[in-house]
Amino acid sequence: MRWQDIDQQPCSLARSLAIIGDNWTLLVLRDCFLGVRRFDDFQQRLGVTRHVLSDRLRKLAEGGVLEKVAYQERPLRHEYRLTTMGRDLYPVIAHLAQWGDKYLADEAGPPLTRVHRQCGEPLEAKLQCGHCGESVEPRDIRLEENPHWAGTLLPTQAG
Amino acid sequence: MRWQDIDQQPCSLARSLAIIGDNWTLLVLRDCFLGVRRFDDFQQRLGVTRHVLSDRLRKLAEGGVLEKVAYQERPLRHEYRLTTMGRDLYPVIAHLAQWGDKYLADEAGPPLTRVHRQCGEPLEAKLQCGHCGESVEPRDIRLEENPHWAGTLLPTQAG
DNA sequence: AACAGTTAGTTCCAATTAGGAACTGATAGT
DNA sequence: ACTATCAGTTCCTAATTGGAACTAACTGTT
Repeated sequence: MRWQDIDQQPCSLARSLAIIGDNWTLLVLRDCFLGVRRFDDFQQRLGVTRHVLSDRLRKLAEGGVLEKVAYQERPLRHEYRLTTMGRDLYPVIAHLAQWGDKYLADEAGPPLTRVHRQCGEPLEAKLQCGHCGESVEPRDIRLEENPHWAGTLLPTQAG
Repeated sequence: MRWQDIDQQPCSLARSLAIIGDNWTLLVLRDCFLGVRRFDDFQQRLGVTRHVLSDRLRKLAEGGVLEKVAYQERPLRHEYRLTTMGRDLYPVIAHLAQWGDKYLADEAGPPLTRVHRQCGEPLEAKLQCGHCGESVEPRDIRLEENPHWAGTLLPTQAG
């Protein structure tokens, strides 16, 4: 199976990764959340080559994560803005950044701290169940298979 | 800049992605959370080529996300198990899967539902501040720069 | 003893993708 | 006329991927 066909899988994670799972793409989104919107700004901040950046921005726009908005005519130029769909990826980025803070920082400590405005403390990101409001660990989750794919998704002999 | 040098950046997200940001790696971890541990099981479930799988498992083990544990001698064979560091990635996977459920499912609906055992309802994953317990949106976060990299990380003219 | 089966890889080659640098096109400012 | 801005595109080489076959170290079966 080719990576570019991964969106054919009946798996929400695989389909998500078909849009945002390529190299560089999550770093593009990081910069989007920092307010970066223009091609050259992404390129200079990331150091990614221009045609890879061009490809990633196109995929993100086609996938609905970013929208291409004209910010001037003559010459026509566009910038890239997060859509609601894109902003919904914030928890993914926050948890990944926190995971790096925890396990991969050097002596000088994490480069950025995310402060929760409402409580004034550094964010300790947790996974919360929106229904009951409690924090959730992996063991707290039970998987239910959609009957349509019954028996094809979960491993048979493991748990 | 080459993608393989991305772990040199003073950015926790970039360093996280250096370990888990390659194509296929998050799908390997998805299967780890489903209880898959052996090379051939990963290979058959994912459809990834064997040498790419070999490379990804090696990087995950070197990065501390998985540990290679012998499950038999003669011939010596190993399986791959999530470490605590690896289990800490669960929120990332849960949010990515939920994002796919929300935006990328087809007519038959999401293939799997994650049920929160404690409350019995399908998980509505949210980003929670562990300090105050409230749900967090992107706008609730203020970034503070580590003085050690002052002025080099955040964009100058955006927000 | 010979043979197939299991399992975690490695090796080989063609095809795709990435990295680096230069180039294009439309326009504004000097 | 010349330089600068800015979002790309084009070109070439180098690295990575996809696919298939192969290896090594056994176990179990005829």
